[in-house]
Amino acid sequence: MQAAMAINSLNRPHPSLIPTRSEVGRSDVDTAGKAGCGDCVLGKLCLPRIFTSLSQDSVRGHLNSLVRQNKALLKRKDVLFHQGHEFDSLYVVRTGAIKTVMLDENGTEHITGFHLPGDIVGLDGISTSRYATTAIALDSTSVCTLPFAALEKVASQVPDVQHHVFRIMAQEIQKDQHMMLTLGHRSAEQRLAGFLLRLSQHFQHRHLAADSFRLPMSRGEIGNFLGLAVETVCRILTRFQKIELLQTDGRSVSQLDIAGLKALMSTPVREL
Amino acid sequence: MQAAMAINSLNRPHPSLIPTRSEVGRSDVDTAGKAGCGDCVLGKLCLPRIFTSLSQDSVRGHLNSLVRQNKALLKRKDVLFHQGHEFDSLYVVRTGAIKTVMLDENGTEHITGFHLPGDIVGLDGISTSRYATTAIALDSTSVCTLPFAALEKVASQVPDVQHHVFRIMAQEIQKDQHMMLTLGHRSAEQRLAGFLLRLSQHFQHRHLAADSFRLPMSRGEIGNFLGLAVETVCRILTRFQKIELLQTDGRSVSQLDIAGLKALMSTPVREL
DNA sequence: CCGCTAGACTGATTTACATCAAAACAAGGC
DNA sequence: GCCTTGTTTTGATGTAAATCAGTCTAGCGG
Repeated sequence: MQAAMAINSLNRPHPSLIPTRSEVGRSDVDTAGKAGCGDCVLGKLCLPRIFTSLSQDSVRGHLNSLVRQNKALLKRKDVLFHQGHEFDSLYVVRTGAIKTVMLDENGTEHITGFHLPGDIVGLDGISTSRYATTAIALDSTSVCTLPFAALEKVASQVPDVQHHVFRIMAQEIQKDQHMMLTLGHRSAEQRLAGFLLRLSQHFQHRHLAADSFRLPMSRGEIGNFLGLAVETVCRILTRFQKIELLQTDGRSVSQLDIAGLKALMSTPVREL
Repeated sequence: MQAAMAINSLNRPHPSLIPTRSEVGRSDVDTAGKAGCGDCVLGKLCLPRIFTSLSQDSVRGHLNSLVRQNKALLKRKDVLFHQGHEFDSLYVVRTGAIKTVMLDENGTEHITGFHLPGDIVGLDGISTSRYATTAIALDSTSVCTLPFAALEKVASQVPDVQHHVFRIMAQEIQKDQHMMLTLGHRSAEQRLAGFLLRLSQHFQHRHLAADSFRLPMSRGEIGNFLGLAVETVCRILTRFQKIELLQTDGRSVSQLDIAGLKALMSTPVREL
């Protein structure tokens, strides 16, 4: 609960106001986020927001209503969508944080990504029209829904939108390839350093402190995501504290030495 | 050279006929592949081919000419596109094989993918409009060029095409995420088993032998791709031979025990 | 034909992590 | 308040895979 507060100190409804339900229904109109995209704290950082700044009025109105209609509120551990369920929408994280988890053939859970405000979730569902992962809220989280069929329709009418969607998807490809590289070729220390730097960058990009923030996920989740044992994550974190690369207190990180971490990233690369 | 022959025993020009040049020029019209998509050996397995089966004649003609115009021929080690260079086209591998290599900040090479006939290369360039990788032919290889600007234009006119491009990109996302999972959570043996199975599947999908084929890449390249040392790849390969999971002779693999490899994949998963 | 290089393979040694085990702490329920 | 349950941390031990150090073979250029 306090975890949620620090992630983004945005003008968000107090936790106590958040309705409790375990899954977001598609039918019920959520009134929590009545404001249009224009008022959103994400500002320019959001995908739909870029749509609304487009020239053609018809499209703008269309999209604005498309996006506005349902803003879902999730509490910790709520599921946004399930692996294997029919794909119909993309979601933009507005506040909070979400993890996407893939259950493999053997029943093991693998975290494929953490998604912070401004990130888009659900892209993995487009190819098979079923979600390839389960999306779970790590904190109290609000998302905007982008029904994909409608998005496709608008995209086919407005080339700029189409182009933008292509770019969004290509960005995801690049991100995943970078992650492949990390997992295949970097040491535990470097993975963790890179992970922290990426988080830091994310916050900075949103005009939040880059050297001091709260981790929305547990050590175990970090380990799972980075292909490391929990113990390794802990040990490296304490090692980083000893070298003064950062300070931790539970899930909050402070005094992040960004330059130091970057140095760590560049020096000793595994030569395969 | 003989390596090229076995990869796909398709009706392809003899290696000696392949012109030698180190990079494919954009301006020179390549006459090597005059036939339209209709005659292509890839048949239904190719992306553009699906376009040409669309209903609208105007679009069909447009796309057919778009794709037909240049079919590039590459010889081993030729570069199709360079990391950092301006992105303008996607490529479909027609015959042969291509690897995509990413050079990281420290100057280390990381192979992000191997691409066999029917695969699409260049998607990583869309987001930044610069290629994120360098694509290098592993064998004598022919590709079809899909200028992206033109593709976008057609996509915005024909919803089916747009949808199809979305799916292609989403497929790449899924593939990469699966690879992340492999690199983060599976043992060396399992990585190699999975790698071989994927190759096998690819060949089977193209109506070629699933249990006997030629590897277009070296052990070193396999290791780099899978995040393993060359020595490990060799050792596991000989181990597999001892357990009768396969036979190798240089780059050719035979008597692949698909069921056995699959069993190996499912049993002992690392619990992180 | 012969040296030369690149790739494939094998063995010995080291090491970075995982695993196992257990304590300390925090948070929520009753 | 105490008890339960999950998370974080630390230490000891084991091991998979990297590294180091070669040999062997196949192509290739002279």
